[in-house]
Amino acid sequence: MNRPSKNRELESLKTNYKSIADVTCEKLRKAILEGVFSPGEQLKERELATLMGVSTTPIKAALQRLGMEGLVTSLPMRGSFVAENISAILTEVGLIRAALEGTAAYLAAMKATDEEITTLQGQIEKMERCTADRDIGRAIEANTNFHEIIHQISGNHSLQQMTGIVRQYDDITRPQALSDESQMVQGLQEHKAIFEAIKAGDPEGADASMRAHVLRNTRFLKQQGLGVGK
Amino acid sequence: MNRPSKNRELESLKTNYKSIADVTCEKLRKAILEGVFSPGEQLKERELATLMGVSTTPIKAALQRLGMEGLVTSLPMRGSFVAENISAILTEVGLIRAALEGTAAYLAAMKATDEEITTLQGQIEKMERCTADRDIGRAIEANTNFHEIIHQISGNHSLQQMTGIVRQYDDITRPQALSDESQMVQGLQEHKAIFEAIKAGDPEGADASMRAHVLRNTRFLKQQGLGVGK
DNA sequence: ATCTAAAATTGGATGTATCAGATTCGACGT
DNA sequence: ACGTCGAATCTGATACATCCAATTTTAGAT
Repeated sequence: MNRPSKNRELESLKTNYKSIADVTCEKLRKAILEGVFSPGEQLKERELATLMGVSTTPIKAALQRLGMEGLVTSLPMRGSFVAENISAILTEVGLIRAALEGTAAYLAAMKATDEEITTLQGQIEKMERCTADRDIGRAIEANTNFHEIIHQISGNHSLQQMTGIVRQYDDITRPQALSDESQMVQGLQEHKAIFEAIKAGDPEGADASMRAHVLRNTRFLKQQGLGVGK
Repeated sequence: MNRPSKNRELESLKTNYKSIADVTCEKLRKAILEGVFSPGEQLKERELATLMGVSTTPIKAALQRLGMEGLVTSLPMRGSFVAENISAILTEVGLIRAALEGTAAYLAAMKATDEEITTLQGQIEKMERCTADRDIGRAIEANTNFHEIIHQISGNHSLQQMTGIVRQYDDITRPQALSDESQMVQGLQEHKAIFEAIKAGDPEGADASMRAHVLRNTRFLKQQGLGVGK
């Protein structure tokens, strides 16, 4: 295979391929967050494999990923265990996302070009229309795009990978986050503040606005009681 | 196997077991950072397996971890590729560490008990002695312990996991970071500032001090030219 | 009843064969 | 010479058997 010369070219080569390990990981994460497995419960590879109708190979890959997210604790030769406090995990993940997304906004404010700012402005306008139309589906998509573009502007590949780890939680919780109209409106205001800071070339402002946005969202979700026994 | 009731108990159960996958991952990371594999070069599982004398199973696990770190980009069915710009990766990882360690310091400042503060003070005193004695080996160990204790105080398990991902880079670069005596002294001053902020119960101060510390270190290492072709 | 050592069990780790997706190459028709 | 299509090849993904580490259970001695 010829060697792609840029990470961005690699990105463009990405297919929509979703492996059994990917699907398994998503199902396990969802099951843990929904309380199918209790806090502290042991997760045995062979048992999970039988339960999910796959071999232990994708189970191992899935547990490794969930381990990096903090949702599972694995000990060599001893087994994997569900985190003790799922609600706390969601709050922890919110803090991590705030830190990582804040860093992305900081970098974006430092290096955004006029063209990139125009693209971001387009997303803001899309979100304004979605909010006015109360179109939650499109709002979710525009919301995701807004955050994604900031990461692209930041140009920090490792940051994007790391944020991708915790983004799963965002994708799971975002529909609920936007189901409350006042939260939706507030989210839009916060996105505008982030955008203005990036446009103004204000890294500290962009960082602070993004963190405040993610943290407000995290508090709202905690208050809504997302997680075990939902 | 009886189910451990707390994550901390799980931590205490940890053995020193190091799997073939663990060793393989460390060797691969080191080889990439030292320029054995060129930026953009394709990493083929079967080839690496033969080269390293193992099966593809631990190679897969290693590539998955390196992928989460941003050091490798993997495409399903297409292969894995070394990141294009290793020097940039180290800088990126520094930014991520600053954000994550800053968050840990923030949380530690919010919740540290008198006993925990005393433990941290003990580490500061150890570092003072190491610096005075110019004992780099013990300084490295005390440095690692200082950061580790802050994470334990923060009580954020996911944050600890995520920081653990990027900590590999810190463990690789720290000897060089502390080889310069003025950097060692400066590092101690910065640790003192972090400690004072945690002791004072000043979350913002602890966050800012920690970030400044990690970022100063990142800039120094970049200036030293760590990475490809070293 | 208690202690110790060996055996059995549990559960993760690895090797290897095979499957599956994507790309490259060669044959054939125009 | 060029385009198309199928075969071959490349490379990751998965299934499954086996290995290995750690824990639990059992048997025997005291």
